Amino acid sequence: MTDAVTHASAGLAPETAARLRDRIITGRLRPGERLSEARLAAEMSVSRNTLREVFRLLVHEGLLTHLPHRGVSVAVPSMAGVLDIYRLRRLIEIPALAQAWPRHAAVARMGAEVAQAQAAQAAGDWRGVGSANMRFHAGIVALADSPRLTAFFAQAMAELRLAFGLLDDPEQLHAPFLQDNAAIIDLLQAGDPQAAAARLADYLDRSERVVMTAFARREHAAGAGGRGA
Amino acid sequence: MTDAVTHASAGLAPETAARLRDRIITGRLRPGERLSEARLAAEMSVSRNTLREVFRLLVHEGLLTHLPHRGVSVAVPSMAGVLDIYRLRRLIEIPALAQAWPRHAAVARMGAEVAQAQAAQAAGDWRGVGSANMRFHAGIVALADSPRLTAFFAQAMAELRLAFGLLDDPEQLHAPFLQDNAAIIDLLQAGDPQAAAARLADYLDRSERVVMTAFARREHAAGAGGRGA
DNA sequence: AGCGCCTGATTGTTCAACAATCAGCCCCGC
DNA sequence: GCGGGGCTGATTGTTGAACAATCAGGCGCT
Repeated sequence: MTDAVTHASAGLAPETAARLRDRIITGRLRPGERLSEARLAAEMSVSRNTLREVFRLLVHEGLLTHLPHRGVSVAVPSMAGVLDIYRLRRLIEIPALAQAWPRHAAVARMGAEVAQAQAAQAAGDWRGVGSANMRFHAGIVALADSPRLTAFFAQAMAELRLAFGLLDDPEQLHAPFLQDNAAIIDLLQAGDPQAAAARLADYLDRSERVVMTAFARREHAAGAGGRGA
Repeated sequence: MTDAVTHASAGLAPETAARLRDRIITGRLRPGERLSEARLAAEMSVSRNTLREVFRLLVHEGLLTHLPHRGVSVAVPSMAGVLDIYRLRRLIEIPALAQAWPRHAAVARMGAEVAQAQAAQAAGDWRGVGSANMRFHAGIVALADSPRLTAFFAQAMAELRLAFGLLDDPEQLHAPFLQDNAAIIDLLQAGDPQAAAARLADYLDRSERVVMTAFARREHAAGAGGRGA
């Protein structure tokens, strides 16, 4: 499992995009940081042209922002953006879950994700908990059986994760919500999607409040020099 | 109003993308047609590199498909794709309309689009009717006040329009639905978003049926040599 | 007739160059 | 002393050409 060149059967640009995406999500590249084409191209051992292609990809995913003639920088999550994404999540996840077929194939995957999240929690791997949680909610969207919606949602969640990366305390962020996921699965398998959807709505409200609170606190203390992680 | 170089303040690649998008939507480039990089680059007077950037954009929008080492072609709309998009429309448009604030700024825009569509209908400009209709439904989505959702929906509608382009009879496609739009506006302004949403749901069912019927007929007659338009 | 190889064409990637634009700075005039 | 104009250096935007990798189709060989 070397970090370099896992296996680039999909072409160099997508692989480089994945590497850069990882750097952004793990926080090695900080929001607002400017990305010089020449420097980064040399550092990642790809040509400037290929890197530009990568940039287009990640800009479209919302992880980078592009200003004409001023280059690209890592997107800085805004409170407006976080609010927008939670509005999205309500609009998409709740109906998807409410009208779900309880024996849908995605339900099994969601159960697996809950187990994986619990395992990661036991191992103290908070990043893993977050990943599993996101895949769980991607599973909810998959219940709607729309490839386009699934792709779009994954993109929005990646952007949300960017905001998570800004916050300090990943444990407090994800831990209280693991039981919600388990409860949602139970209600769904019990044949009561409406109750599951209600529980999901409640989860979204609480999750949003936690994130927004932490976000506002951080934004308030922005000039105080307290840098996260 | 020259077709060439409206004003390229946004850079050459986005402008070229717009030109190519227009060629696709208007049907000058037929679905399935292969797009040679070198030939098209010369024809549009841009470099191969820039054209590649354009390709990435339109591939992500769903208007082009890319096969490794075999180049890009105009996407061929599938029945599965059309079904997916209508599933999307139900999932997005109906809740957006149902929980709409009747005095939302987008309502005025929607009214204007209805008027514009009627004007285009009177002028026999069926492409204009289609465009206005799409902007009308984009307005419905705008009621949800989510920039991300709005962008995503616009993309899906562009893809749907690709499927419309395959069908022969644009009049039959859009004409019967103009009154639906007007009724939706009326119900919304009368303060009854629920009724408006119900009407929208009905519209979506009928619209989908018309499109799918025409689509199936065309697909059935594919080998018969009857080419459309 | 069936199979593999070779050839031509197209795509994928890189490199180097030039034009256009931006940010910061100095110099000049008031 | 202070503000404005223009210059300078750096970065991005775009182009063209080159080379490697891959695919499609035809050819000859067995």
